[in-house]
Amino acid sequence: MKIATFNINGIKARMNALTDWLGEAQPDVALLQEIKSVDEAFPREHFEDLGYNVETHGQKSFNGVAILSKLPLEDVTRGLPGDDEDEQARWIEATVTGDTHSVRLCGLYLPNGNPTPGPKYDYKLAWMDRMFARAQELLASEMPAMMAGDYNIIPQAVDAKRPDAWRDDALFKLESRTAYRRILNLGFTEAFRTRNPAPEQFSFWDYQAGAWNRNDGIRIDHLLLTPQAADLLTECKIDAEIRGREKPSDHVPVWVDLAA
DNA sequence: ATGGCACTGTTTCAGTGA
Repeated sequence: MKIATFNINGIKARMNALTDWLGEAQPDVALLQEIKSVDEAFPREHFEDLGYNVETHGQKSFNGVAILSKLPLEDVTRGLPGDDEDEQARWIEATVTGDTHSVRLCGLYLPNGNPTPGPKYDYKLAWMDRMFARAQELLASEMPAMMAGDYNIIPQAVDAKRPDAWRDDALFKLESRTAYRRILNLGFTEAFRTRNPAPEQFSFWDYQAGAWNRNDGIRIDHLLLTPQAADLLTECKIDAEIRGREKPSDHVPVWVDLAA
């Protein structure tokens, strides 16, 4: 079962790039972030025609997450629990069932948090506290589960071309990385690093300053697996090449294959 | 990070992102 995460930076602007990639990569499930669309405006029929079931959790202009799945999507929930006042669309869950296992999938768009300090950074850290609580529940369920998406977290210096440039940024500040590590340390497996120890492997390159051409990137899109899901992990890769195409997102897909 | 870009909105620049 091939499951990908992809921050598309706007569904309207990414129709061609996303459609091309789906055709080539043939993921069973694609967790999308930054659809920047309300649910009613999401071009669901286009993806249904490609054989995908579509579930969205959108909002106007910003944020927004979605799941495309060739397998049926069951028990869909929207929103990260823990704050009824939170209007930002950043979390969606569903269960998919393969030949041998059911897997709970959480698609997430973790807040950027800049500038620091300030209310946006406070929101990021508070959001991560709520995510910690949901992560505990997933582990307690003892089922194969995954939290995947744009974490807006550079876990370690090796995950940036120029870590010094990010020292005081909300993506790399010690407080951010500590909050991420606290979730990981509950017992999750970060799929990419488990299988790819080499440096200079990134999932985001800024549109500015020729970042892609200089491989001046950061690795901020992650897939965290519960132990039961980690036992099924057979592969994890970054589809970096599509960053060099026409009208790309600034992120690229990261995917896992699970023997599920 | 000196700075360079891109997306949405009902636009003609501002807010946001990373």
